[in-house]
Amino acid sequence: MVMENEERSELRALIDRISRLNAAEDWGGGLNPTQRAAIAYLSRANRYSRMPSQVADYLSATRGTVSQTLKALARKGLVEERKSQSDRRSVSYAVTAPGLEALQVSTAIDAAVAGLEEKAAAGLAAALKDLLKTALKEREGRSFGICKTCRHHRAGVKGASCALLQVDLAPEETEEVCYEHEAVA
Amino acid sequence: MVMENEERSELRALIDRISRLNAAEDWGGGLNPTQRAAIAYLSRANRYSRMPSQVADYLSATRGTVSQTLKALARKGLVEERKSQSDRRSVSYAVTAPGLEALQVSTAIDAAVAGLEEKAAAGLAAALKDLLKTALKEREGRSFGICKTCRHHRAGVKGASCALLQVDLAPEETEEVCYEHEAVA
DNA sequence: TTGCAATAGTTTCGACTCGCTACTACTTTT
DNA sequence: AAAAGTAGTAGCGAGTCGAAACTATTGCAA
Repeated sequence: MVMENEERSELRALIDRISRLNAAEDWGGGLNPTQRAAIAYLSRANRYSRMPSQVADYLSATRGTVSQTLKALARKGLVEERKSQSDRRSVSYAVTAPGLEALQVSTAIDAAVAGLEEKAAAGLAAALKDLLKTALKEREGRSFGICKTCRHHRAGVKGASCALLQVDLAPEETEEVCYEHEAVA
Repeated sequence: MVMENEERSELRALIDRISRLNAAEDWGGGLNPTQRAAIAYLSRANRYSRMPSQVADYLSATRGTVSQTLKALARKGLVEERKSQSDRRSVSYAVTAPGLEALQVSTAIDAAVAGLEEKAAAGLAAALKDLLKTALKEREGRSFGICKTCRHHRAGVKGASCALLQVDLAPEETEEVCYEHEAVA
């Protein structure tokens, strides 16, 4: 264990406070932070990554909790339930048009992010990504990266494909977030 | 409004996810994230900054919510209520020994922070501080800085004092967080 | 092929957060 | 001394949260 110092304890407090601020934002339309985070994830995830247990992994919550959250969102018409053909236990959720609409609300943090210098934003993103990666490793959580940056991604002349799921991918799909994502070795 | 780009939307997602992760940590002792954040704040705040409404400001929550949270913590014996002499409406909360104990629990994010390079930690802290400042300005929130970095702080031969509250300060008090903090012009 | 373990999702429970509104008890202003 | 402002609290309804129990389905192995 590395020695605690002033810099680090302040960093810890900053993370806490930004988390609080983020959670306290007014997301509009009666949405709460969890619901907003769930919709945001679904809107970025590819079609293999929109099941309740995957949302649960992403949000670091239990399946039970996420089940309720998604049902609440479905009641409000912001997401839509889709039963799987191949596995009859399995369900997927897709964001509806009103759901995407709700995602457009801009908060104080959005404004602050938008106000950053290009370079500062990139640096901060890199640092946070690194921090998140380490923390997730600690918890044995998944990284949920972008498809085309994954070690299972294959780019060919006839289009891209995934070597793990053994499926072809549309160009736009390679930009989406995937549950199975693994960084290149 | 600055044009949305890939870098920024990813940064936004990272902030969301780290917030989620932070909120999902196991804080031990039946503590939840809000309760832990409240104790953490109280343990860092000076004696003029431990009233419910100030905690509410810091946590970006309403007085009602914080009132309940502090009462829940008092029931568990982690904080202690102290009525003010001068203003009989006013109450302050102090962290107890068991409360400080509960603060020692280390989470995955703590571990990740501890694992950062000295320089990376400092850089990240600076970037987050800047982001937080901008976001708070947007919300008209307070910055809650360290006493001795405040424009009302006065250092003299007979010890430090606060020009705003018109009180003398013990050396250790100048290291604490203050509600009235304002950055030097 | 049956037989059971693993998996996907849901339900219920109790404790709690959260904003809101209404309220009490003080203090300050006029 | 009345009115306006401030500090804190109670109660409400919706929702989160983890834990545990439960259903339905799938997959594997004897």
